[in-house]
Amino acid sequence: MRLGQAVEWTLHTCLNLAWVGEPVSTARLAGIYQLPPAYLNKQLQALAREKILVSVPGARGGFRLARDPAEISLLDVVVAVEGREEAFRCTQILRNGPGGDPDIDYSSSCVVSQSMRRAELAWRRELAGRTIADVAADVVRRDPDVPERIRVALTN
Amino acid sequence: MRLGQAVEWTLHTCLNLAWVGEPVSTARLAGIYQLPPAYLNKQLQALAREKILVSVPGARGGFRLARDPAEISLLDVVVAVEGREEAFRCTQILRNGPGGDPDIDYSSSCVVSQSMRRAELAWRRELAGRTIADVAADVVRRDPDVPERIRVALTN
DNA sequence: GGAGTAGTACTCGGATACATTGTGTCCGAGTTATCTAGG
DNA sequence: CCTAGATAACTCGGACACAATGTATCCGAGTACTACTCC
Repeated sequence: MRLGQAVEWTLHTCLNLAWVGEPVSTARLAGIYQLPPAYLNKQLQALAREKILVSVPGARGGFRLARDPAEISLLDVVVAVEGREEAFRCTQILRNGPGGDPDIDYSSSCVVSQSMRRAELAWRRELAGRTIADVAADVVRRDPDVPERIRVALTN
Repeated sequence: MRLGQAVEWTLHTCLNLAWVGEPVSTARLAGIYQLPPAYLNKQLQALAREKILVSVPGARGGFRLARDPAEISLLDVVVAVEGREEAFRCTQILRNGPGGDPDIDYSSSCVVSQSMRRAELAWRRELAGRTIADVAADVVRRDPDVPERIRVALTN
């Protein structure tokens, strides 16, 4: 099981955007960590489609958070980047097995599927229970100077 | 985030092997659900490497469980097939950011990384807390005839 | 009839191709700011 | 000096390549069983 690099990039980017009110261009956002700008842009587009970011075209445009950081969970970001489908894909192989019934929906009744689903739910719950604002608060608690540093780097 | 098909296949296969004591060939195991035998074999090799299955070469050989089903967690199987590394890969991009310190291990101190790790831990804990024996018990509870059906299909 | 032996069928195991997804880049459409010219 | 218009610079957005991983297959090495031959 693997998550794309984009998850790390977009999470940090959202965190950075939480310190700034105005739109910030992809070039600046990528410049902070020296990431490939075009590729980061591609991922931010996904966040914009999911209404997590707002994209502002034209000069002095860029991206800004679409809503309060407290209303953006880590799960929202992960789902926007990685897609909505579950990690474990039940193909209902039980249908082909002995005693398999083509009319039964094994993706809900199969015990294996249920167990995997439950685990994934625990993962989702953990991510859903933590917001960008929560993470931001932890960052400030550890180093109160971060917001100002980021603000300068993004708006100099 | 995606898990390979092999996870579903190997879990069901382990479950089936729980009803049988003697080694069963890949061909029979694959035949139950009409899976590609050679590919299933490849995955079962991975389980054998992790000491979850024992492979018996030669005629009348095959695979059997290496230990009691109660001692095989779902996590064991998933890890054997998908690998041991975590889904979220922290590349420590904070090192490149403003105020980044090359001497700090951000994979442990970065708040984003911590949050993702915690979620993954919840997922792992859920899988580790459920064994093949647990699942098998649920199956029998739902349909007591399954063990016999599988046994016949695998040893006819 | 029994034992030894050669042969055969069956098994895993790894090396080898193909398909799908993740990663990275480029150029065009659209918008805003700026500069210029006219009133 | 103020206003309107044209120009130019900057931004997102999607279409386009490349790399890595997942998926699938094939054939060889080794083992157990079987049948045959010889004593």
